[in-house]
Amino acid sequence: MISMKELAQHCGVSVATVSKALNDQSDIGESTKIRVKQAAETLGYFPNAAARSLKTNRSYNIGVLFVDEANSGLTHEYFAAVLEGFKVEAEKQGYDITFINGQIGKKKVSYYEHCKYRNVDGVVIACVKFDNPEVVELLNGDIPVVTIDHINENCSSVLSDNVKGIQSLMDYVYEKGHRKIAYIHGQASTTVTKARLTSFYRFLESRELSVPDDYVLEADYLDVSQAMACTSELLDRKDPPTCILYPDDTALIGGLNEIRKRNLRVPDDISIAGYDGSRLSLILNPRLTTIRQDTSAIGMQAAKKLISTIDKPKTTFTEQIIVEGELITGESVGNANIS
Amino acid sequence: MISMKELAQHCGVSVATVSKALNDQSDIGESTKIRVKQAAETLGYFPNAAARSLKTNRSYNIGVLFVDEANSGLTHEYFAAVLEGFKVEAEKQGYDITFINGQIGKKKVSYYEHCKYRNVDGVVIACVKFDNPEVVELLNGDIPVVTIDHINENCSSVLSDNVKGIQSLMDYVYEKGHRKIAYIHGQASTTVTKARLTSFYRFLESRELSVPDDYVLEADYLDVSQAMACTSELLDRKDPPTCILYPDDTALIGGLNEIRKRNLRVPDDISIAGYDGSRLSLILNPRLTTIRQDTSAIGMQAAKKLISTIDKPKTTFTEQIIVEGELITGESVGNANIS
DNA sequence: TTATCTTTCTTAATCGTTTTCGAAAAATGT
DNA sequence: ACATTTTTCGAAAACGATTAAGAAAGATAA
Repeated sequence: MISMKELAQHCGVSVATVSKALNDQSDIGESTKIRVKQAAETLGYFPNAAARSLKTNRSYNIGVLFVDEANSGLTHEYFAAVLEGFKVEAEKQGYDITFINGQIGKKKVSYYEHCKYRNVDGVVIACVKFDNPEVVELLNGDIPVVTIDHINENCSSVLSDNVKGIQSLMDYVYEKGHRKIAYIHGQASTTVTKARLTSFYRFLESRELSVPDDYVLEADYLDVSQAMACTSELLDRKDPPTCILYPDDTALIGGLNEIRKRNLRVPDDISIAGYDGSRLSLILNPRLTTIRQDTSAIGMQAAKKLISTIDKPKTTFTEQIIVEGELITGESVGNANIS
Repeated sequence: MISMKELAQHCGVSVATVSKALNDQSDIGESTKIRVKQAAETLGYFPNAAARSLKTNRSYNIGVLFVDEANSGLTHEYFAAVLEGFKVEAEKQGYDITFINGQIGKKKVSYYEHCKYRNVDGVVIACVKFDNPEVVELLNGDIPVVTIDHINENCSSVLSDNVKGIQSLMDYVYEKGHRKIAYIHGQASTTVTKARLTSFYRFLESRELSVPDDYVLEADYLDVSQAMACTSELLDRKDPPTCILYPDDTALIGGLNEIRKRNLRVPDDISIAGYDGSRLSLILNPRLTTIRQDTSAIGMQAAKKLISTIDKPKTTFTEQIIVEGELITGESVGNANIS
């Protein structure tokens, strides 16, 4: 509420002196420094973000962009968890977080323009359709960017280790004796799905295993009914799989429902595994076999990387940071019957 | 990127004229107005939020404060959903959203100070411990505030209709023949719990029903293991209830697990109902009986109210806006056996 | 003593807007 | 033709900070 001017008057010095004293510049005497600082403390002075941002072109504000096809926004459990991790770390380092959108007032603008308008120091982009031209504009712009779960040449990214995730899941399932493993995967266009599929096939190859082509199906992430349909399709085969992997824990529920509808038991009659390690998977009984993605670490790493490229854009190099997940063995994958 | 100055030069008018033209002030000729506006369009001009905020004390930025005891933040499904609704409406009206926290740079400040620092036009407060002195400071400050699920004298609030929610749930359960109804409720200190408990007892009274004191237990919201323990306690009674109400859908899962551990079936042997209408409740089989809280409407109403008190603080009166939920009948409540 | 260097502080410009007030030009009235 | 009103625009101050450049005072060196 009190400005530098008033603070300066109170201390009997100029505004410039106050500014420099508070910012610990070298050309201010030690005694006046503490005098000013104490006065600031007692008078409850704190700076005005707008004025500071205007003058310095630094807002200590980070933009968050999230646009998925389903427009789920913050109700997207994975994204919300990553964002929470991001938020915690960013705030610890003195940055605030603002959502980026496509408007200034009532006027439609691009994401990039919105960022410029708010003068954010950097942007974290997650889960969007990365081929969106507005997102591309932002990626190629002059604002520091970190992407999540998507690789881009011009900026750093933080990726959940989907390769290792699928691998350890397959390892586990294989160890349990399963050979007829079906994989219902999410949208093939995403970086995430590509990594998982590659890992899936690589594993099969390494064990000199092969599954019928029609064991690999596509169902949108988080879509219960599609997962249900795919499951139905798989169970109707002459030679059904003994284990089904799902795009995520939510989709798995769709499968589970279809399985129960047929009076089959999990894991006795068929084994299933999810992905994400969502809250759901942790509380349900039987515990789901899944890969817990370390969302808070992903968010934290993204914040650290973004802030370091903001702070020292020269010395910070772009890189891909891989964050490992963790196999939750659960109880939804049983021993395969030798059939 | 291009400033008003450059735009002014390009149009051959003064900066003042440009500003007034873009803001549609009355003392600018119609012809120059369109000339300026067109130039702004073609040159890709857009304003600088910091400068505008500095000059006008209006940031078109709204602060969001959320602090719960568990520090769940955005991973709190209910809050995240409400916030999403809030965000959508606020952005539609040209406002951006920034999270409020307790720091400016590396220095600890109060929430109120942080709001002043960022010059937010208003704040929405949700799910926090409202007796927190810093929250009280914010509530009593000069910044427009809307609270969610908590009544405060000085500001408007948006409340999920917990009274009607419990009532329709009880109605339904009662209709199904249940008389021995236990209620595991959340923290008794919260506005939400108080409303629900009141409604619960009022219902019993209206039907001249009474339940043993020990049918009413407390377990923290979202806490699976506490719910499990309470359920166990209830089932161990000589005269166990035929139906148990839980604080929320997640807690219900705890109960469900305990029930299944005892080889009891839902709803044949015992009926259960949750609260929230979380995603979980919608996809699980059997479908949970629950009250779906209209999170997006709650968020939307909060945004509308907050923005209208920002826009016209004089004419807008403080009020409590009640948002009704919806009974999801599901399949987890069955007909009570006449015993 | 005088010149030079340090230390410490101030003056003033600046960031990009908005807004008050005054001035010029155009329109109107007589 | 002159006075008056209306319309349209510009000059300049202001918002609250940062920072380059310069000035004053004290310290150091010759």
